[in-house]
Amino acid sequence: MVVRANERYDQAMLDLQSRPKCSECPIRHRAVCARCDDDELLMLEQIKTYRSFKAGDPMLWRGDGLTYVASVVSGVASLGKTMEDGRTQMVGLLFPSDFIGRPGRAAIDFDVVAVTDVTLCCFQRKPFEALIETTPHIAQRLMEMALDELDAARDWMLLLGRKTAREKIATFIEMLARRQQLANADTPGQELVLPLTRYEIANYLGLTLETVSRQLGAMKKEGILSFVDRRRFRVANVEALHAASGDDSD
Amino acid sequence: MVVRANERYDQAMLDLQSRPKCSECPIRHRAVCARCDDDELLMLEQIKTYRSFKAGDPMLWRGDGLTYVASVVSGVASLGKTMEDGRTQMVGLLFPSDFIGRPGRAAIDFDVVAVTDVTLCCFQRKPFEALIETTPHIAQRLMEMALDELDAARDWMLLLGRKTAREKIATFIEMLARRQQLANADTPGQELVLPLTRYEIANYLGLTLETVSRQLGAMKKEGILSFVDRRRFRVANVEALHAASGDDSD
DNA sequence: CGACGCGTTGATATGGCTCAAGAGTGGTGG
DNA sequence: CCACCACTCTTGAGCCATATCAACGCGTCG
Repeated sequence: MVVRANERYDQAMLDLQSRPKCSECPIRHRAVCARCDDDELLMLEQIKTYRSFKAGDPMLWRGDGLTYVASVVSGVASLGKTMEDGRTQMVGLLFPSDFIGRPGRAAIDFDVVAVTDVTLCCFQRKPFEALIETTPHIAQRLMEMALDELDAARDWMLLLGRKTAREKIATFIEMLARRQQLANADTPGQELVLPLTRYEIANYLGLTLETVSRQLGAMKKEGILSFVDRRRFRVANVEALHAASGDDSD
Repeated sequence: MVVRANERYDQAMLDLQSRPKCSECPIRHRAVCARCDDDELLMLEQIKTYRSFKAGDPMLWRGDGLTYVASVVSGVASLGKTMEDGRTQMVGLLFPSDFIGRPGRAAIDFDVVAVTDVTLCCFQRKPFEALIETTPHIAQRLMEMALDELDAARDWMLLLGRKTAREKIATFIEMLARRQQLANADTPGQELVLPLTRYEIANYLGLTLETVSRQLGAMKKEGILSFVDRRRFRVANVEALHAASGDDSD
């Protein structure tokens, strides 16, 4: 059952490694490089390589040595923890511009899996860490991103510990809408996509897939969400969705 | 019901602000200053002030301006989130050496409350941030501590989302034992203290106080824990406790 | 066409919550 | 020193939201 990450990893290594210009990168102003000036960007450009993964591919396995750190350029990846008896909990979702890997840490304590097809902008860890030393813009941005993740993790703790199934779903949809509208910064009220299966959503929310299915069904029936197909939908009633999330009204 | 933090804050301001030597500080080698050399320590010593809070005192309120950042010198503090209808979830526990406040962030998104009597080593935020710029040892340590917190938050997400009441309690006791033995680094198998009430434990674990009480009672009956009084206890069977935690055996 | 992955829906079980009563414990004031 | 009160904790009984178990539908792909 346990497929070692390395098989896929090696395969990915063989991909043609094109190297687009950083200045034209879609995540240029949100990723770890956000604050870099042109000179610094050039330094990064020299040590970066692109790498892609198919939906479902394991990207990094718990305890694996981290030879690379990376930014998600496109696609969605999950951070997941598994217990001995097979219970699993997703502890993070990575969208474009999010960062994988930790300076000064050789390993991670969870699995990283490609949820959709994913493209990464990878930096070899050693040169990247060296670059941090001399580039405060990157160190600052890394710190900021770590703190953002910490805030997000704590919001999720509230969700996991205290919210009802319905509130969890509503909060999840709102989060999703926020992240997807960030990517294509215009057109509000647009069509959204669930990048995760019912099982994965359940996994993220501390529920079962049946409960997720029922709650989504209920919100559809109530006219809060309208589904185009199983994955694509629109938020038909933004206020009702927010009211159902249990979050502050402000 | 909502007591503004500032009342207590002002009161604390009036406390005599003794300023012990950093070199003799009990958290010298674990706190944000862990990597500082003697010169750097001296810099910190000049901008630090001590401040104490009584058990139950609010220390910082969600959204409050952060004029100070601080290390916990003694005592235990909690980070808590509250929903509109009053449901609450603790999202972190601060033990001696833990850090409060974020460089580059003017506010926090949760409440900080003294669980026991607490002494803080406070640094005014502006001078502290200036010091970070010139002192990589502090910046590095801050990053490391933020990443440790992130790891802890993710472990807690697994606990909140997937563990049973019994596993939650067992995991909590193990965490507590680890942190308390760190503080007095010798004598294993010693007497431990629950710094939190049943209600607060429940709050941390995403349970109700009744469930906490029942589970602790069960573990007592099974001979895993032996209680001296309601707060003080000993782990009578370390293996059984760990087996009950649901964590990996390694 | 069959099989498989994914999702829906229904029936039933159950862990932990809710509500309620009462027992320790510690502090306070007469 | 005792009586009383407030607070914390324990214990019991019943209930409910969500899990679990099970059957089936619908697309897609070989």
